Amino acid sequence: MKPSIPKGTRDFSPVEVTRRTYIFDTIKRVFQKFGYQPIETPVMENLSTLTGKYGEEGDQLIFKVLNSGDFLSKADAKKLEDRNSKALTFEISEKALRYDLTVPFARYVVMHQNEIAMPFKRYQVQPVWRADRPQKGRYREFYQCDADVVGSESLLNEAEFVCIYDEALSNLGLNDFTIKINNRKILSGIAEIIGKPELIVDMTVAIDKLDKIGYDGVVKELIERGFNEQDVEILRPFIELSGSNEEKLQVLRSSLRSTEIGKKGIEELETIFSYLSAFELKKAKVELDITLARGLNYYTGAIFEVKSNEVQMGSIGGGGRYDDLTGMFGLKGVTGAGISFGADRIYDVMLDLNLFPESAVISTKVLITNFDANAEKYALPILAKLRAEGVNTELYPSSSKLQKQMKYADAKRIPYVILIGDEEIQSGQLTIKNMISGEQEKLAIESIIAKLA
RNA sequence: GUGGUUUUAGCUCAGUUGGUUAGAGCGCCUGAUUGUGGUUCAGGAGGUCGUGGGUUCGAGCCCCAUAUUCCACCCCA
Repeated sequence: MKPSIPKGTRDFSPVEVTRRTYIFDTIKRVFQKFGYQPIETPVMENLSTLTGKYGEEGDQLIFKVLNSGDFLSKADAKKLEDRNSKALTFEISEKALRYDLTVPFARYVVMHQNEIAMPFKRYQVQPVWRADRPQKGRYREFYQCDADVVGSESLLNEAEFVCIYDEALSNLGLNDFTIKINNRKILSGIAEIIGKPELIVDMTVAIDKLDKIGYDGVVKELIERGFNEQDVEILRPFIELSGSNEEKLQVLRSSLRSTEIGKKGIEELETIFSYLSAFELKKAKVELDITLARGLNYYTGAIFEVKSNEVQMGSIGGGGRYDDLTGMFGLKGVTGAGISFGADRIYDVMLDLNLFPESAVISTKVLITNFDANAEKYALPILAKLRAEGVNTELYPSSSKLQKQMKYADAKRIPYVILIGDEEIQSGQLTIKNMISGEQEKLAIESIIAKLA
């Protein structure tokens, strides 16, 4: 049979794993610097834990795991007879692959509430799965790098998220990216002013597309979603909001002064910006964007999204505050806020921009050639010595033709080759070749160690 | 889930209105060079043309189904 892998999944070869590890490590280091601690959760959750958390569309994108054993005989005969897949799902599947890291984290917090100290700051870097149709930058298996804090209302957390994005992405070499920030309460305030608070989701979905379909497109969609011409006129200044963050806030302050929730949202944003003024950002641009509405419906306060300005790509990160995430698991009144990095998309962006350091792909530093059984025996203690000094070293495992061994070193981009033949064994002076310059010299093992370690 | 697109050697791709034995570049292997890779030269191997059906005297090319790639929606990292 011809081997293949499921749609939307990928193999990662050594170079890619090295690069991905570099991304993960860079992000993790920043999380740790801000006081976040790692946890891990199972790849599978109970299906009931996940359903209903991501909306109806989200539920469809959850990969369900078939029950073990003779699951069909235990299933409801009527539902089976009706061939009703939706109704049958819960009869034959009680586990599912995790869809994101936030809901499993909420579950974790509730289950471990007695062991964790609030505020609890955790980070988590693990794969998630979505039964989506793959495209560029969209996979069915991909990694999320999440940092969330629960049990702290302080907007300092939000400000620090901006710093985390800035530091991590700057460290990865991105030069031009924008952290967009908005507040769900402002969107609620706008919906309130229009007098259609129940249509807030339709409103946000429509204005979120401003970038893509333009103002006229947004208006068309708003009308389709139940707004009239008057509503659109009220909305217009919000959608066309421009200028600096301070200028935008000023406009919002006056137009939202009649709504309590809107005012609260502005206040929160002001606090975040005020915190941010105490920090110096490296490369990030921070932009108040009223059209930013993406993300899950459970956001209640700040909303974040990060986009690269150098490469055409979907968002490379997102997050926000959710006031009652653990409520659905029975723990009320615990507020949370978090952000996520899309490592796979960051990888694609960095590849496009050629940002991976060359050193990230070197694995072996020196190869010892294998002339014959005698030379191999002579090389073993040298091999051990180099490794003891922390030098990544390998001995070619068989006495193949030297040409083959050199080719191997070249293909693996090993920068040094040590040649040991009868001559070297007699003199104790080993030949070391620099594969980049092509130069070679004879050195005692101590000098070689000094050179490589 | 809707609409379109891609698939030919290990990789990137040619392949004419359906017509003899399906090609190129790169890579790989062997030798020139039994102690030297990356350069050069000579030679060589490698293909059920994504898969399964169908039309035809004849299919890489036409038709149907299916998988896969990428793209636009929907939604999202």
